[in-house]
Amino acid sequence: MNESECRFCCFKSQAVQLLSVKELETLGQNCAKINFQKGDVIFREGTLATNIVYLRNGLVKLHMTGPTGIKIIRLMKAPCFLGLPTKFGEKINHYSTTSITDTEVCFISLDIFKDFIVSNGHFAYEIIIELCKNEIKDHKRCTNMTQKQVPGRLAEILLCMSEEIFESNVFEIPLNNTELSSFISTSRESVSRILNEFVKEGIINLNGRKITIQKKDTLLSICQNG
DNA sequence: GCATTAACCACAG
DNA sequence: CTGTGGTTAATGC
Repeated sequence: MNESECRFCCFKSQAVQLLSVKELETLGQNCAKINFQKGDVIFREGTLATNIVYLRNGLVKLHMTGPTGIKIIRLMKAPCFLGLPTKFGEKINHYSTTSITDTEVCFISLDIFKDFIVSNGHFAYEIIIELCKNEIKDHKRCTNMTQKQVPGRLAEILLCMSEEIFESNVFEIPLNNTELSSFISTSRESVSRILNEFVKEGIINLNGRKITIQKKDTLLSICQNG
């Protein structure tokens, strides 16, 4: 890959913007841009963690296999790094990432990335901030999912998609009911029933997978009151 | 007891 | 894949 590409890339992360011109050249020489289609696995649980992944474009789901099946951990929207915890801490990936839209990612050599962290404090600091934010979010969601009943859990992820991912009250739910159920740790039937209840109560409108949040206040209160 | 919540199963479209 | 009905188990008045 041409080394000028990283330097002039307009999808640069906060951290990568802090790299020097020389470091960006190195990055460009050690990074490859790959396109994935919806449904493609970007990296898989149980395989060797060889590259840091930077999601330039698109939406992905993180998921891992548990004792009874697959658990969706979270959705990630570009731009962001994928798999920092599983690439640094472990030799083997502890979770998978799958594209849920077409995506564009850069695979970055793990060694080069480590060099940047060691030699560029500002860069490392930005990476730490991203890790911290994600950890807090995960802890919060874990707490909420443990303590809320199913309608509250469903309301929470619908609001999360609306506010954080799509930034709109109208969007296509990027997961089917089985995936939603694995996300909020319930059964597919419960997801189906509760979505329908939300529709009956006029809280949302569903047209296929296209959802319109009509009564955000009500959804918020269901989310808060569990 | 009775009601609520939600999982599991089976079946249909 | 999605929706529904029946059944069952746990929990809380």
